[in-house]
Amino acid sequence: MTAQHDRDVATLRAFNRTYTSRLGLLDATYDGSPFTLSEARILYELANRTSPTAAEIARALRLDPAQLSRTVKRFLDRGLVTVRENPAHGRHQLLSLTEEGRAAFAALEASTRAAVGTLIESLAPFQRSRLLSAAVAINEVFDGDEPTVTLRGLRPGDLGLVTARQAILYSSEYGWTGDYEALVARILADFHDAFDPGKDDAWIAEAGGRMVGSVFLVRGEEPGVAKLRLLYVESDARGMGVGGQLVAACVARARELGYGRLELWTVSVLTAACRLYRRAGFVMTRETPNHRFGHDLVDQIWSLDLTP
Amino acid sequence: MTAQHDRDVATLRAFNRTYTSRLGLLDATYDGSPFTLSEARILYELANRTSPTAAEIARALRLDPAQLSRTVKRFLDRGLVTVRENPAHGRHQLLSLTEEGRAAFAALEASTRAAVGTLIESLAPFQRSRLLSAAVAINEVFDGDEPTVTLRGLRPGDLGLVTARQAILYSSEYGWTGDYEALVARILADFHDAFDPGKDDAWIAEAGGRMVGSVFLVRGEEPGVAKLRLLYVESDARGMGVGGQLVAACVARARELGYGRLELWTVSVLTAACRLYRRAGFVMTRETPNHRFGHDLVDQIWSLDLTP
DNA sequence: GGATAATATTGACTCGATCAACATTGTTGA
DNA sequence: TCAACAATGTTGATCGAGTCAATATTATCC
Repeated sequence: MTAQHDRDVATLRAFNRTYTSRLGLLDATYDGSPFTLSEARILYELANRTSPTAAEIARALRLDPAQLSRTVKRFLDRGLVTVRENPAHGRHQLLSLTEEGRAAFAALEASTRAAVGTLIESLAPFQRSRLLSAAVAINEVFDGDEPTVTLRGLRPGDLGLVTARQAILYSSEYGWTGDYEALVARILADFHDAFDPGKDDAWIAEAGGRMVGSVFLVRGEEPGVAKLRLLYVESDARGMGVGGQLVAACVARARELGYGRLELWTVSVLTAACRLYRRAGFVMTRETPNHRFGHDLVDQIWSLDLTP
Repeated sequence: MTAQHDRDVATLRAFNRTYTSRLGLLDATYDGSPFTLSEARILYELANRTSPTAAEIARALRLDPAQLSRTVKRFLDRGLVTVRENPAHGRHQLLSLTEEGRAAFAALEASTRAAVGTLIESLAPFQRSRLLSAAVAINEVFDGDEPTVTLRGLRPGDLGLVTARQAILYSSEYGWTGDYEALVARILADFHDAFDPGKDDAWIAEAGGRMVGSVFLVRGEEPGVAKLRLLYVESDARGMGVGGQLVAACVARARELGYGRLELWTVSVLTAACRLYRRAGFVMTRETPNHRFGHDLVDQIWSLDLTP
């Protein structure tokens, strides 16, 4: 815990140092620009808002009103902005770019884009895709909304990814052997090959562009009985309601497809999953000790009556 | 291409703006710090180098020598550093922290770490892990060495991840259906269940902490004949020699295990792979048209004689 | 031994960052 | 309605950041 925390802090600080020395100058201060970084940021806000007040921009950029006042004055002297009073609010001064201001902004944008483009193209494809997906992630962490969980159907790669994530999860948390991974792979291959849209279904839970959970609805051997299989939730996505949403989707669809009962197999150590099943109305119907995946486990069968 | 490029530029610029306004102040400028960000960076370099010269630090931080000279003078006034001449080089002035300087640095480090720690702990686990892996990626892109390709054996999750990556690769590049994914899942489940360390093997190629390719060595039906299976290389890792290394490892191991011949199945559209096989000495022995994965393909069998 | 390069300092100037003081305008509540 | 309060905006003051030019000193390369 604390060792991991220290490593995380060191990682983030190293990132910060790298960024400060190599990328901080990236935005908008190409050589020969008539604008400083701060001026460029203010210009950006002026161009991307409709008649903002100075205070509005100061809040957005976390700048001192004093500094902004002086920068705006310089922009006025350079003929880049105009100021007019808000008729509805005499104290507010509405700022807007002049024609010259818009032209200067367009020139700045063009050369900034070119500079960033040059940087991107100087990277090998491998490094480029790493940088870009990292940039997206950081943007969403700090600038995005709360990550919302969405459910979707299967896409290419999902069978494998579900296999991989479950194998990693249960191997690291419970020490299960590779037998489990092979079992999941086979279950999913069978699921695909025998797929019947009138009887089977699957859901992938996503948050922040990443898979964070899954569940599969599969017809059972007996008619009228479906199975809920391979429910899992990423450990860092717990507490976001992922499991509940997945179980609910699966139960609703089973009912919709006319099944009379929904069954599932699990093992007793997966206590979080058991809680979910109980909350969804499942009842444990059978328990049998078993040796699987390198451990002594207690298999459990849970069942949910779907008849009205 | 250009649309993608424009999106990439926009992504990176958005990241830069986010960073400037939310994270830029993160390192070392907690409220009440006796050091500015620039001073803190210089102090860091002073503490982490042995008797540096001012010029050395200026180069590392890309600072103006003039600015550094004045900062060092302030540090001298505050009793944080001492200067002594380099006996071997009269023009060089060796800088080092005094006891007070080291104490000030330690205090600064402690509060910076605490500030970063607070930031990290304010994030939900999901966001935290996203941020940290993104930070690692960006560090390695800009600060790391050239990403080197390493081969390793199988770990939990690899069977699934190989399935997923191949499915995504061939579905996006050639439009293959999910049948291919199910086939790979089944092949890998079989591989695991029938694994014999004296006859089978597998390699995962990694670069930058990510899987970038794989290959499997599997015993064939006839004795003395092995199969090379499921070779793939990530599209953004091409040109790094991944495929060549994987094929070489597989061929060498097949020879080591006493196989007399190595065979492989592929399809003609995978031209990059075919080039690799030809370069490794494989010869195409049979070609048969076939309809698989939603497309008309030409199956190919390639063979490599391993007898001396 | 003289040209050249690297190191370090100083002057000059502008902008960034912050704090305090203050004027102006709109809103709130007794 | 009027005083208290909050928000907006400006100005002064001060220090550091960043940049450029000029200069002194020392080592190194032909």
